[in-house]
Amino acid sequence: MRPKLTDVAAKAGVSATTVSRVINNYGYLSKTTKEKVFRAMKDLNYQPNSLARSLHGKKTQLIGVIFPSITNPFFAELVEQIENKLFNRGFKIILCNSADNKEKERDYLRMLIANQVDGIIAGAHNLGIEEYNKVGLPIISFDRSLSDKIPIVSSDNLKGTFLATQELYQAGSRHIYFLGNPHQIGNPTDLRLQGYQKAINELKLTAHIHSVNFSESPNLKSLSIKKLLTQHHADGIVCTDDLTAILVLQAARQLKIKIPAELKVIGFDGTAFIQEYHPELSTIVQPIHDIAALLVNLLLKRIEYPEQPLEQMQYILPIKLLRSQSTFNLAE
Amino acid sequence: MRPKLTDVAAKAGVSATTVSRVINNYGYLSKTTKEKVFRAMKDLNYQPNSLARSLHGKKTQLIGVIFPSITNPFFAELVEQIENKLFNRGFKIILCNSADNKEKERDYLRMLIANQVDGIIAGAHNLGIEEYNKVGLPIISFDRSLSDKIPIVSSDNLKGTFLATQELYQAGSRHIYFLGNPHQIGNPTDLRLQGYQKAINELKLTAHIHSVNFSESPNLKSLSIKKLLTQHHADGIVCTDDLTAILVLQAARQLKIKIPAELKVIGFDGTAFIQEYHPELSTIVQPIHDIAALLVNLLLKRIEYPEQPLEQMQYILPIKLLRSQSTFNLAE
DNA sequence: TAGCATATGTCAATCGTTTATCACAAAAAA
DNA sequence: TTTTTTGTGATAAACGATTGACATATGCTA
Repeated sequence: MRPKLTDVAAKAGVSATTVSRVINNYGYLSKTTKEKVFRAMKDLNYQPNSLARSLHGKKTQLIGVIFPSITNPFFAELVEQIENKLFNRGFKIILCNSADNKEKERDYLRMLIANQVDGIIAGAHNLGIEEYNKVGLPIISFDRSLSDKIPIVSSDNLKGTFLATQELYQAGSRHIYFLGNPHQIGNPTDLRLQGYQKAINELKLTAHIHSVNFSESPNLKSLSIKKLLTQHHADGIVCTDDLTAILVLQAARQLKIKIPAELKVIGFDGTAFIQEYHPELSTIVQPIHDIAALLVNLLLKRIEYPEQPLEQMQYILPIKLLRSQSTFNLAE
Repeated sequence: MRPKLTDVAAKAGVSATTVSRVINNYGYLSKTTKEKVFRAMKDLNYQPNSLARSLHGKKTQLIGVIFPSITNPFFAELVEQIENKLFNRGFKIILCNSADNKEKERDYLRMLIANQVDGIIAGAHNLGIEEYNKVGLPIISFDRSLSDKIPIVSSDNLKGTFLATQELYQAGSRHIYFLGNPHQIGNPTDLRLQGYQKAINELKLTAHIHSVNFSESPNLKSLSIKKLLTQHHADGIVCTDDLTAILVLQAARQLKIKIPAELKVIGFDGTAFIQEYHPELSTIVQPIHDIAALLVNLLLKRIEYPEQPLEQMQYILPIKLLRSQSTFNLAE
């Protein structure tokens, strides 16, 4: 059996109260008793039972982190950053992959409440507003509007695709397509589409919107992309995310379409992974570190000072254009 | 304040004991009271406080999952599978990224114990055996030997690189290099190196081992790879992992080295990600689903029947060769 | 009608820790 | 010397749920 507080007390030859005082560092304590207690704790390899502590009202130091999947490099990097920053502040995360599954998300929400997590960072939303309002815990959302009471952090999606579209134009494209998943209100994809449309309007071009279902297998996506490349005469493609852009580059290579001469492609996300393993891709870089830092800071502020309202309900972080060979030919 | 058991009891007009009986489903219960209680629970949006339950001796249904990073697609997919399978069995995971950091891993281990997790799945090891032995919890390890008391699940690393090397040979390579990180005992990389050496010996070739430090930035890795490609006359490269292989393909493209005609490359891991976004790469596929299933099954068995010893301490799962254009030219 | 299964309630102990209160010393400051 | 500060202990009540012991009441059956 794991040692408990009273075992430490016995070993150190002091009272349980004193041990607790040492652990929580309050009241008057002499150096010698402190040392005795620490020694006993170390000798017994004692860890205070955090269940018991939390039950008494202390925080659990647990944060629920809900994202659709960590298989997508963007989410993987974001979650990793969040984990890191929370760890440095003494928190652990319960990872919840919602897998775009309503039931699973609901179950996880229930479990998180049952486990008395101190707060939630959510980057998925399949549930209705009411369910999130009922939670009664500090929540910060990434890129999704869950309810009007939950602050949202996101990148400047609108400006992102706006810049992306402009970039293609400046590089010479005139038949610029938008490649994303089907329309979905409240989803960031929506803003990305709007950014594209805004740029297209300003440039006085015509919009071409091509939908690929995100949940489809990459094979099917590739098929759809090849159809686009062969049946339409696009010379520029704005993709909602880098992975889709990679598929476009792949398809172009197979179809012997020259990049960027005949077709310019730009992605969205700009993860470290893409920058390292696909440096040829131009993309809109989301500030993953800043996003993670802001999510964590806001959440912890909410946890520490629940009364104090946040200054804003929406935080839009700046994006950056990363120009590379898929839109810009070094040789030219 | 969150409603508690007594609130439910009051609302349902029954005693606290009865509510507990309903929740834990024991003793005699009439249909009507059950319904009354369920209704009250739903009305109040009640969730039993799992801290209190666990404190009483129930399991926490929490599993610690320790991996170096989820930024690597292989770990991301493995963790996602583990999460999935555990979720289906009613468990949640605390995600611990050790970041190859001794202190962090130690801290996490402490925290996991303090949080009374029911068990641990570990795919990282920076700590000494004693520290893992002291944990006193069911642990299953992926691909690392933590202590002689902790069962290990891994792929057949030896056979993997053995097959990989043979594949290159059969495809025509005679100057086959091994590209991996520096020697590290107990690490799976070690077995992968051995598999290569075994094949090289059997084929009566000479071994060429090229080390790239894993922790190095991809840029530096690329530099080192380009040096290898220009200063040595390799016509085949066995890489310890797919990401390294991708860098090799990238470097080859830049150096105008024709793949597979002049250089054949094979990777290791074979994640869904690589298969989808780099289908040109030949690789050794680890059975991620099976690994996850086995890790979870073994762990849960340990948790449910702590007395019953496991039949084996080491489980080696079969790998598969996935042949693609980086070793095999369709046109030929 | 005794005996039993069914259905519910009361009461209290327990899990491991926190924390407030009271008590008592010894040491330091007035 | 008196007062205050410092250091420690004993005791008990929480935190929220579980569970065993025991009481009680109904209906059913042998």
